[in-house]
Amino acid sequence: MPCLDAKEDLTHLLILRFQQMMSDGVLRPGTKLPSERELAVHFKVDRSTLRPALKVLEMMGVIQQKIGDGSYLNQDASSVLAMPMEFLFLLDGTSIEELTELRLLIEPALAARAAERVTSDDIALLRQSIKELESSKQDRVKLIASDLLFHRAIFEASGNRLTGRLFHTIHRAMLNMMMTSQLVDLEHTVSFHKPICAAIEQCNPALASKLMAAHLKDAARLLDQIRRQEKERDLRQHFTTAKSGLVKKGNSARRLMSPVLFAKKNSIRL
Amino acid sequence: MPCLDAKEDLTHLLILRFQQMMSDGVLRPGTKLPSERELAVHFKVDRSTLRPALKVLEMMGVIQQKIGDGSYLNQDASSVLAMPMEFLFLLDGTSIEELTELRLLIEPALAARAAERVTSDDIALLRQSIKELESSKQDRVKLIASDLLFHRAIFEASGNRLTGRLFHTIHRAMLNMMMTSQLVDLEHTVSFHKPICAAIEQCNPALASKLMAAHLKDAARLLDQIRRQEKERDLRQHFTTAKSGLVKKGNSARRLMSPVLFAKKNSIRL
DNA sequence: GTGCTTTATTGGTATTACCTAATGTGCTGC
DNA sequence: GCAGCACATTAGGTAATACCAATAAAGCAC
Repeated sequence: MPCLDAKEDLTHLLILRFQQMMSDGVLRPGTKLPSERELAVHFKVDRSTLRPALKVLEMMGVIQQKIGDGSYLNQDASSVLAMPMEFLFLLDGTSIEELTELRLLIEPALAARAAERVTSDDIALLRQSIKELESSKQDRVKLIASDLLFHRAIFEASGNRLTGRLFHTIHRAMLNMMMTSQLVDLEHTVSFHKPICAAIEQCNPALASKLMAAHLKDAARLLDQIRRQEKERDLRQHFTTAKSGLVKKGNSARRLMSPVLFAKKNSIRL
Repeated sequence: MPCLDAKEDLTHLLILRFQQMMSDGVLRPGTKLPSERELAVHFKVDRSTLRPALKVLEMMGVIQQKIGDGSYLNQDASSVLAMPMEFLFLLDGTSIEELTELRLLIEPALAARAAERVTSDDIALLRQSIKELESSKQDRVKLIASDLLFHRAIFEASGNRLTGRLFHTIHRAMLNMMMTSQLVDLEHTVSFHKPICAAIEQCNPALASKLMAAHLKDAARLLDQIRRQEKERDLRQHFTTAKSGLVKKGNSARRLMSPVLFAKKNSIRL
């Protein structure tokens, strides 16, 4: 059985068996899984060995575990890429430039497609997202959610689920990253979304594409601007507080971490 | 601390703390983590609680665990999306059409960029991939690896790591899916790769883009053809073997699964 | 100094026990 | 007969412990 991967710890094997069962149609979206205790017996492993495998599936958004109830295979893959994408950004140190470049490469094209295939349902969703955006004064969380909704509506209108998943995830991770910035400006965002929506409603692909490109470029410009300001502020702080030159992020996203943990020979140190 | 997600089981919290540590620069790519026993003490949880969290990170390609040695934070995110993407395909039932559509939307553009930015290193990689492709007679695994190498070379030449990661993963998952088909034809693949490589070397973006699009369309056509054949064959088998109408995949990818497991009231049944 | 052996360390697995939350059942009271 | 509450069952979540297997580092012999 040739395969590109090859590990051998039980966790991985169990996950492979799960995958196999899914592709064989034994497990279908929405089905309730047997209890951990039963599964452990079936797979001939201890429950404490099975649990990590199930936890991996849950954290990747493949299943959902409910205490006192059981585990269910998710209906769709809407959240499968969320966490991995965040780690991708962290590990690769993905820059806003890269993100923007990718989005510019594809979202205008998607907007154009949306303008070609759009249905009345899609239009309703688009309008709703704009309405929500307008009504979410100062509420950053709601504002960002509305922004996401707008772009997701376009993805759906474009008619390719896979592409939608991908870019929804990217968009979301991006917004999560800049959650702490003051960036997202209500009027500003609306002023871009409205014409795009209109172009799609009028089934004008060329215009939709062009406007979307402008929107993304503008967002990138704003992001870059904010970043410069933060950098500057950090620099000032660096000199005023006279602290040692420990690397610091611009915003106060630090939490949950007690500062001086870990002090070992060749392991991590701070 | 506003955040789009919100769970509260320890596993998730631990992963969040890990993420935080990474974004704070406490954990940097390549560092060796403290042992599970130490980490468990630091996080004030039992080792058996910490393990699933670490396992999630390993399965997502964030860390690498070595028995008798320790855990290391990976250098890059090259494998972070691999497993999630496979589950995405499984859960969403992603079709070859969707995949092809997405690739057609972006890979020609990437080939064009590659033609603009290509360096001598990139060209060397491209040529090597073609050489490997030619030398991998009948060895399907090597053949597929060469194919992957070719496209990855283009991604790298295009200069956007994020895009490269994304499409490498998609490409890989796609190949993994069709691993069992006889599809991949040596001469055929080479006949497409060579001119694309040439166009990139000559710094001809328009040509590179056009050829890449042709390559993808051709691959999609072949895939579709194969699929029809398999469907037909399955249909024949269905009638000759007189078995009950259990869902079956065309190829013999089934393994690891004993057929009649699980028979419970409202849980999965087969 | 080189090469082997030993040993401490690390992740992997199994066993057990107990907690909390959800479900379902049956009893009670109206 | 039906509504509503109490309880027992069952699910996943966590902890504690013991032991296995693989690795790497330390020590020893040559």
